[in-house]
Amino acid sequence: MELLKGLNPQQKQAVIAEPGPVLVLAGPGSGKTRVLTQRVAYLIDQLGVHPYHLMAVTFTNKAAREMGERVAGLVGRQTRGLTLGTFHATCARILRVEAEHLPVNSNYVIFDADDQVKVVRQIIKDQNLDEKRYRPSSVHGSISAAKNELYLPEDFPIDTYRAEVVARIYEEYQKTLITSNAMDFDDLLLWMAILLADYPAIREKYARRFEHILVDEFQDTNMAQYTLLKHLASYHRNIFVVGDADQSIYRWRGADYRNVMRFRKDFSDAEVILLEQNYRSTQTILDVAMAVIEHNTNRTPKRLFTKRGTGPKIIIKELFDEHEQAQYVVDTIALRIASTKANPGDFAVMYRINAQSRLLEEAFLSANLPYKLVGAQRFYGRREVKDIIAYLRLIFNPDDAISLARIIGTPPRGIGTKTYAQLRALAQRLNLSSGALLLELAKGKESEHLPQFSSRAAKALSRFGPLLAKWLTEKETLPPVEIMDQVLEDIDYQDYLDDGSEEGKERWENVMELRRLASEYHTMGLQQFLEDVALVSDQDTLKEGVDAPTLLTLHAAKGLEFPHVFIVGLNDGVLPHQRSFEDPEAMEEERRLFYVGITRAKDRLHLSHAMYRFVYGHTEQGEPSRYYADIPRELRDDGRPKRQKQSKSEIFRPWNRPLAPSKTLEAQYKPGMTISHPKWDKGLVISSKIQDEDEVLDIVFDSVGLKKVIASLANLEICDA
DNA sequence: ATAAAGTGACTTTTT
DNA sequence: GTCACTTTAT
Repeated sequence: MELLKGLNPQQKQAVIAEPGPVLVLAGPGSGKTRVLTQRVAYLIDQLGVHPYHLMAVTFTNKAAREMGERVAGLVGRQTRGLTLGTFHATCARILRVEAEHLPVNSNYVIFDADDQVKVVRQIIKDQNLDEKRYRPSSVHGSISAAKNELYLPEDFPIDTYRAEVVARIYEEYQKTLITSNAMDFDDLLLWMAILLADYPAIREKYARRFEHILVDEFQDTNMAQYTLLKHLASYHRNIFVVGDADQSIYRWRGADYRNVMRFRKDFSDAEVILLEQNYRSTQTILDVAMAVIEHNTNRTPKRLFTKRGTGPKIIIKELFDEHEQAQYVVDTIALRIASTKANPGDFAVMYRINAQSRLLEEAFLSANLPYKLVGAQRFYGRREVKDIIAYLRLIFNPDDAISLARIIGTPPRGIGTKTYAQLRALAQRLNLSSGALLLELAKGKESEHLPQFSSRAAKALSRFGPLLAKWLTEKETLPPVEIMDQVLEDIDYQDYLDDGSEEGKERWENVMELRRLASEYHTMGLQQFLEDVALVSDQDTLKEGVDAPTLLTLHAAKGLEFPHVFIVGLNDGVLPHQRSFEDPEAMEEERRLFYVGITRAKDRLHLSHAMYRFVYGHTEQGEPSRYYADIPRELRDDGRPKRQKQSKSEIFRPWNRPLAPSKTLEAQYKPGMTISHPKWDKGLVISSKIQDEDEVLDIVFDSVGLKKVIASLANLEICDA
C-alpha cells in the first residue's frame, strides 16, 4: 500500500488498526501527526469512509489546517464534509446548528477571557462585593474550573462561605451571558456536553454521524471534552486518541492527563500502541529529556531512542543578567547563521512567561535581526483592535452587553458612565438588553422611554441609536470589510486615534491590519470572521514562509520542532515558576513543560539563566534552576575553558564562576552541619547525596525553611561542623 | 463629560 | 516598572 510507505511497524499498526477504540501513546517526535494524518487518509481511501462521517480534533487551528492539506494531498481529492478543527471551533459550529435547544440563538457571540472577567467584575460591583476579597480574575477562574468539570451554577460545590458567594456570582454570570446572547470558551464545551447528555435524539444524530473520531493531544483534554467525546463515540465506538501524558501542560485549564487512564478503563478493549522511536532529536537531547522527566512520579517509564546518532552536547550558559542573556542568544544565533549553513528560521527561543520576550525583542531589534513572535494576545489584545471588533460584534449581535459597554463612549460621543448606567438600569427593568433599548430609543420622539433621560443624555443617545440601526441594515448586504469601513468612517476612528504621536500612527496601522484580515471573509461572512477571531490560538499567529528566528512561550511550543532551540531563564522561580512551588502536582507540570521545550530541539539545545534578574523594577539575585542538577554532566558543555585563567576580573565577576567545583565525588557536607547561604543565610543540613557528580543537599533555613540546594551552585559556607 | 494626574495591583501558562 | 483603574480639575 502506497500509503504506508516509510512507516515503522508501530506507526503502521496504528494507521491500519481495526475499527474500535485505539489509544496511541506517542513520545515526542515519534511521528504522531503523521500517524493521525495517514489514519484519516486510510479510513477515507481504503475503508471507504465518507469524510462527512469523520471527525478529527486538534489543539490549534493551524494543526487542523495542516492536517487537512496533508490528507487532501494523500487521498488526492477534496475532503469536503470532513469535520476537522479544534474542540472549541467544532463545538461552536455544531451549537449554532442546534441553537434551538440552547438558551441563546444561533447568532451568539463568543466571549474571550477579557470579556469573561469584565462580566464577573460588573456582577461583583452590582452586588456590592469587595473587589479585593473577590478578585474578578480569581472568581472567574473558579467559574471556569467548575464549567470544565461540568458543574452548572446549581451544582457548584459549596463547602466554604467563599464558594457560596462564587456560586451566586456564577449564577448571575450565566444570566448575563444569556441576555447578551453570548457563550464563553468554556460554555462551548459545556453546552455541547449538556446537549449530548440531555437530548438523546441529538446524541444519536451526531454519534451515528461520526463513524470515526480522532483526537490529537489527548492528554490535554478536560472533563467536559472527555465527556462529549464519550457521547460522540457512544454509537460506533471508533475512537482513536493520540497523546503523551508527559506532555500534559494545561492542568490549570482543567486538562487532566488522567483522562488517558480513564480512557483505558472506559474502553477496556482498546488497542494500545506505543510509539517510542524518535525521528526528531539527537540521542543526547533525548537523554537529557529523559533524565529530566524521570523525576516525575506516577508515570509510565518510556525509553526514547533515535537512529540519528549522539550529536553534540547541550550547551549551558550562565549570564550576568537578562540583558546579557538576550544579547548572548542574539549573538549566538547571528554567529551561527554567518558561520554555518543554518537558516534564520531554524532557531527558536523559548521562555516560561510572556514578559520575558521583551528583552529578547529589544536585542533582536538592536541587532537588526528580524524575528517572529508567537502570541495572539499581542495583536488581538490591543485596545484599537478590541474596539473595532467590539463594534462588529455589536452589529452582529446587538444584545452583546460587553461590546456595547466598551464602545458606547469610544470615541467620546456624550454618553459617559452615568448615562450608560442609566441605560443599563432601565433596560434591566424592562427586561431588555441595553442594545435593544438603545434601538428602541432610536425611534426618537415616538419612543416612550426617551423622556426618562436628561435632555443632554437623550440627545446623545438618540444620535447613536440610529447609527447602530443603520449598521444593522447594512450588515445584511455588505461583506465584513465594508461594514468595517462604514463604521470607521461613521465614528471618525482614524481622527480619534491620530493624536500626532508615533503611537497613534501605530494604532491605526493595527486597525488596517485587522481590515486586511477582515477582507479575507468576503464569502464566509461576519459570523465566521468573529468566530475565527475569538478562537485564534497563539500558534495560529505564526507566520509561515518568513525565514526568521521564532520567539515563543514553552506552552506555545507544543507540537513544533526546530533545529536549534534556546530555552532561556532557567532560574528557580521562573522555570520552575514560583507559583507552582507549594503544589507538587503543579511542580510536576513545570517539569513536563521543560521536557516539552527540550524535546522541540532537533540538533542543538542551549539552556541559559541569569545570575541577576529584574523583579518589579529592582535587581535580585537569582538561583539557577534546580533542573540543572538532573542533567548528567557528560551530556553538557558548560562553556568552561579547560584550563582556568586566573585573572583579576574573574575574581570580581562571580557570575563567571564554573558551574561545578573541582571534581570531587565525596560529600563535603554532612547532616547536622550549620551552613550559610548568600541569600537565605543560616541553615541546617538535613541530608546530602551525590547525584550526577554533584552534591545535592536538603537544608532547613531559618528564613525560608526546607530547600533543596546544589552544592556546586549555591556558594555555601560551612559555619559549624 | 472628558482629560489629566494619581493610585494600586500585579505577572504564569491560553482555547 | 507598567498597566489599568480611580480621583481630580477643567
